[in-house]
Amino acid sequence: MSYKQTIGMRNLKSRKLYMQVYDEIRDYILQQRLSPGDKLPTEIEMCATLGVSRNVLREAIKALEIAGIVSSKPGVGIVIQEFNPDFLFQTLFYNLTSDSESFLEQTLAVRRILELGFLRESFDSLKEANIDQLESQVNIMDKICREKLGSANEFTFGPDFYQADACFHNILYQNTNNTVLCSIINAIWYCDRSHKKAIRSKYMESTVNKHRRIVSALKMHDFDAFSIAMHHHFNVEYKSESPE
Amino acid sequence: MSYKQTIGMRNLKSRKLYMQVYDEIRDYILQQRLSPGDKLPTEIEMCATLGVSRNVLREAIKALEIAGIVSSKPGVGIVIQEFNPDFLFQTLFYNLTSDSESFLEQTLAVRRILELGFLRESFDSLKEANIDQLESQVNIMDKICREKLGSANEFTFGPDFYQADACFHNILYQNTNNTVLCSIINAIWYCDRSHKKAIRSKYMESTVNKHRRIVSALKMHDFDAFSIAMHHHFNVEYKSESPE
DNA sequence: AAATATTTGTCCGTATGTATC
DNA sequence: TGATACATACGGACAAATATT
Repeated sequence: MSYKQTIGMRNLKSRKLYMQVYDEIRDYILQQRLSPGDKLPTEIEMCATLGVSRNVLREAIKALEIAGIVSSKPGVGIVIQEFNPDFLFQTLFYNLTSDSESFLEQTLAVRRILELGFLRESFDSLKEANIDQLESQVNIMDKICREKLGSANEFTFGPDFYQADACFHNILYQNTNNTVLCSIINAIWYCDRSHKKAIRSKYMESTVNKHRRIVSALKMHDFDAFSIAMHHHFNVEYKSESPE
Repeated sequence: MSYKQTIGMRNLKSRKLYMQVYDEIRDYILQQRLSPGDKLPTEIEMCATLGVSRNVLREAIKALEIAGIVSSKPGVGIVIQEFNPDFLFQTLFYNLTSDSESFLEQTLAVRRILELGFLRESFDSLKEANIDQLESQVNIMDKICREKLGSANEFTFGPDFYQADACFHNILYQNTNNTVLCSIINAIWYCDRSHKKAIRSKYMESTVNKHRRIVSALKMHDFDAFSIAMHHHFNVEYKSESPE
């Protein structure tokens, strides 16, 4: 059968080829009852069985990979992944994102309730190694802060600073074994990132102090101090002009 | 610069090229404030600006397309789509078919913290009309419950019942003007619903009572009673065997 | 420890279907 | 009708990462 003819046949079906392939592979995973860790056939094999080119197959595979359903590595193959709600919430929030001020307030309010609501779970799950990781993130923030203060600009851009901040809160909750919670918190960080590109350096300094206080409380294994430090962190961030 | 060198440079970043492109295009849509109907540059143009091959770009575009963010047509171009959560829930269901109880527990824990955390905002934002709507949802639940009790089966299927339940909680928070909160709660409801297809009728009865108690508190404009009723709602739901 | 095989990652080129003017 | 612009699909080649012997 010639190239032209096969093209013609496929066009009878309205759904595009790579989408059909996407569906077929997903159904294949269900039918074969593949579990996380199991492998798909190689790209070449699937091309042969499905009768499509490698490019089309890869478009489908990459969509599956970005959706978090599979993961592909050179020399290994394509491996089924454990369910991870990251993609779900990231895409959900992506569609909610607006540039209004209120959106930032909304996300912050949700973050505040979630993080404060899971304080106990966080506290109980943290290990010494995690507390050290938290401290090193604070040190990173501190270093950036000092450098920027030296340059003496009122406004300063801090993607690195925010990354450390995000990492800090990520560590706080990663051991709670609630992937839904972690995904939501991460997704919020992700969509805030595009907005908060510039902050005043004086807020940076106060932010560092707030996080250092959290670490101190954790080092003492004092839940009440931890709770107070976390509330302080969020409440002051709320009313951004209130004095120390 | 040779092919080999560029490859080498790119490998310094761990994230794969097509994923970077996926991220960049998504960020581009946000940054340019593109709305549904607007068009992306052509594939060729984007390849040039991003400095990647057509295959890599297409893998990213196809992932965006399957995710429902864009739609591409020959002779036209790549068009931004209105948000349609179908794909998200489809992948969600796909994952839940095989997944365990733990995910359900996680979602419930998050819902509990969020709803209880925004109690005050809910209470303050509710109007008389909303309270009437809440009551009518409870009446729907009640009616379904009575019908099922008459048929005297221990197990009964209740998609309608759950829809009323979801609607109830939706109404509670819709006036808080926090779309992020509402979206999360709705998304989580979808997760729950796919699992809990069958419930025992005695739980249905107790669920109706819990919701009626919430409405009663709201009718009296008594925040403390509302708070107690809501806590009761979630706590009993937690330990599903505890007596009334 | 080193060579080899396997598999994915990336690039290029070409032909075809489709919508618009 | 024809021309143009665009996405769709195919094939081949080599690089890079991993596993295996």
